[in-house]
Amino acid sequence: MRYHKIADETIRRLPIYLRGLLSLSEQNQANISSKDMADILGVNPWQIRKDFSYFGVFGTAGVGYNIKKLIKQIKKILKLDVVHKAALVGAGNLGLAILAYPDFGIYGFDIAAAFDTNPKKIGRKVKNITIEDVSNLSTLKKRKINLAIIAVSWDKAQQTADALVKAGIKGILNFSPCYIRVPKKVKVITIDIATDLARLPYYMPAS
Amino acid sequence: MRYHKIADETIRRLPIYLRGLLSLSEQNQANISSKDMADILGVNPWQIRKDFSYFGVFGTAGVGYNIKKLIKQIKKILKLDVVHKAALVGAGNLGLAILAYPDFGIYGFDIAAAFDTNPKKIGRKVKNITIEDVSNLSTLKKRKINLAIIAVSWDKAQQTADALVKAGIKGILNFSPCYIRVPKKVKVITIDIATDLARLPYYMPAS
DNA sequence: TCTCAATAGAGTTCACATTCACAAAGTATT
DNA sequence: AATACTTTGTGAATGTGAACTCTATTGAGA
Ligand SMILES: NC(=O)c1ccc[n+]([C@@H]2O[C@H](COP(=O)([O-])OP(=O)(O)OC[C@H]3O[C@@H](n4cnc5c(N)ncnc54)[C@H](O)[C@@H]3O)[C@@H](O)[C@H]2O)c1
Ligand SMILES: NC(=O)c1ccc[n+]([C@@H]2O[C@H](COP(=O)([O-])OP(=O)(O)OC[C@H]3O[C@@H](n4cnc5c(N)ncnc54)[C@H](O)[C@@H]3O)[C@@H](O)[C@H]2O)c1
Repeated sequence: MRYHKIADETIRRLPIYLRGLLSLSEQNQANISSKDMADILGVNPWQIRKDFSYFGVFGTAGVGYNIKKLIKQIKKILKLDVVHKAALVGAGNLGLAILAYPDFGIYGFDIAAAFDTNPKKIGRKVKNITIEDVSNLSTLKKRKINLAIIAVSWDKAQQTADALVKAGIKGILNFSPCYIRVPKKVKVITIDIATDLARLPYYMPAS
Repeated sequence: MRYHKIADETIRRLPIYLRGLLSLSEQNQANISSKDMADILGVNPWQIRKDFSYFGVFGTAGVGYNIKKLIKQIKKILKLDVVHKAALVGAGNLGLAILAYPDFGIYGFDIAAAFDTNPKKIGRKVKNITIEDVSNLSTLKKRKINLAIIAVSWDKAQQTADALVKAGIKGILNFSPCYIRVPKKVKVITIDIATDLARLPYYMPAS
């Protein structure tokens, strides 16, 4: 039996739909059909309709979906209708790139703190964020930060996760190429860039 | 009907298995059981056995799998048994982080060229790679580079992909939050960091 | 040599996801 | 008002993958 009523694969697609809808909304478009949306995002129209039907969005036959209404619904389902403060751990090459990225805000994220162990990094200020020593991780709960991004060297990933869990973090985006052990109530999503790259040659025609 | 005989989900897991096996191999371990491997990588033992059975790897009952043999087989299936030269397009925050990453080599990748449009970046040297002007993309075919990483600003992603296809690129790892249109024979894998982050709150218990 | 524990590999079942087709419901046109 | 057209929403069919079971095989130790 599934705990969440909406299929995981649908949840995976919702942020993609949301991204497209936000862009259309900026262009002051009011409605869109599943077909047009499919063209823009590179998915099937019936997949879009099926996904929406799971959570009872009602479009209008002959017209399509109201973009603003749809954005609101998807944000609500994904719990993106409130701002989420996030912490970055590991201000190395990848970590600093993430810290510099301005567009997490469209989904309602605010990277509000950054941590490292390297004394050369600690105290540096990036985009109004002062990099702190990892010993400060324990202050996260007080600061109402319950989401973290791990970008430390792989051999420190597990211990970082342990510290984050202790600090009350509920969700982790992990960039290290490691399986991270956490209590069941904590959700980890891992992005392993190298393994994704490693899938590519399999699908490439022989040169 | 599927074109490739091995399931996509299996292919997705193979690089993860490979990563674990390479690490064990360095520690001079000879054999490993599906159970122990499952513990290390955080997957099910029967999933591992089923995946291996698809391509006829034969382990030894009572002993497990021979690590060196298994590495060789997985590399062959993923076509990682030869070195793949890759090009990076977009030497910004993310691009430079990728260029600096030393561990793509374990899968047999060699980032052999980098491109940008910004005159301030062009000519800069990073890890023996001199950043070139994008007009040089046309030289990729001659240089036997058939794999590229897109890390340009999102609004330039499609035109970059078009240029890459024209230059004979067969596989693209795309970091821009965009659907990229390419001919069928070209494979695109997109890593959209923000949409992955956006899935996290849905799975987090209410704080 | 026999027995037992460990473990692979194949088969089965179940759960989930995608695709398709079409009726129902709306809009636009005449 | 009637007709033609567009687009949604969903039930059914199909496809895919995960979970689990069972049996055969192997290695090691009595
Ligand atoms: N850069 C890439 O393209 C890339 C690709 C694939 C995977 N990764 C993974 O992402 C992670 C980060 O990569 P990177 O390239 O930024 O590495 P990096 O070495 O540039 O940065 C790591 C940073 O983490 C800090 N750090 C180390 N231990 C720490 C600890 N215990 N607590 C807090 N900070 C700590 C270091 O001081 C450093 O600043 C690594 O796990 C790497 O394997 C990176
Ligand atoms: N940095 C992140 O954490 C992050 C997160 C999610 C998505 N992304 C995506 O990754 C991509 C790169 O992000 P970034 O943070 O490195 O951006 P960035 O602005 O730091 O870098 C973009 C680089 O691309 C170069 N460029 C622009 N147009 C080009 C062209 N036509 N050809 C070649 N080079 C060109 C620019 O000169 C710049 O150096 C973007 O599409 C972004 O949306 C980044």
